[in-house]
Amino acid sequence: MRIASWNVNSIRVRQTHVKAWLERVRPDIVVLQEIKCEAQAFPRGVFEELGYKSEVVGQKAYNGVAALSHRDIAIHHRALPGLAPDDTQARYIEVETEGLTVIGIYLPNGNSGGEAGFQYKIAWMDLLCERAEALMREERNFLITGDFNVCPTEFDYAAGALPPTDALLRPESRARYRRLIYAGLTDAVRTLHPDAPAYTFWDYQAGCWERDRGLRIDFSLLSPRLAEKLVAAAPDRAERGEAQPSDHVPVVVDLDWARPAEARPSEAQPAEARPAEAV
DNA sequence: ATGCCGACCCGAGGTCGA
Repeated sequence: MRIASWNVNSIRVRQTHVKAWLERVRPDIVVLQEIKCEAQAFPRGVFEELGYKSEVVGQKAYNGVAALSHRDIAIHHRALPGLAPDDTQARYIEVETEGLTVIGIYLPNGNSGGEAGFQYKIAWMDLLCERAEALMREERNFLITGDFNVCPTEFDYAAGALPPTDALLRPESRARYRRLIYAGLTDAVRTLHPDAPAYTFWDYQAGCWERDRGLRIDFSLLSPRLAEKLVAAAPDRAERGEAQPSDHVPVVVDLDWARPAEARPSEAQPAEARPAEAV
């Protein structure tokens, strides 16, 4: 089973990129972040043509997340459990498909809005930890994947790519990321690639891509039984070199996990359809 | 030291992102 996450920075601008990428990589499940549109503007038809059903948690202009799957999707949560009911930021989608619980997140950046903006991020992370711990207690097979807006360690960003006081580096942010790991989740990419930076984001500005001044801020965190089935995991760096790219690249995880035969892509896949070594 | 770029809003230039 192949599961992917991608912050596309506007699905309307990026829909041809996503379509071509789906045809090449053929993931079974994809979560998208920063679609930046309301649900009715999401280009569902483009993905239906490729055999993907979609669930969308939309918002005008900002944020917005979605899930695509070959198989039927049951949507369980459209917002992070525990958030204030009047919180309208579209940052969380929790679905069940292919026998798994898949959580797609667009975690608040925390650099805007002053200290209140940062505290919103921290409160959001506390609730995410509580959600993860609840699913662990239920012994569910789940993964949390998406844009976490945290660099967990000094190895996860290029020197000079962020100011030292950035919200992505602050100890409060990192401590809550570690709480997810302590809860029992496995960082799929870092587990398989301990010595590669494996960046997932390069700023549009200042030639960051050309100089490889990137950040690793998009993750796929696996519950214990899924971690045992981990086969491959990597960011798909090639997407950042495309014309008019998103500033993030997809993160792709392969699990040796049973799924219905009719959902399986064709047996003969071209070599470029295996992005797992493209760290 | 600051801005660089790009997307959103809309129809200018401010805001946000990371």
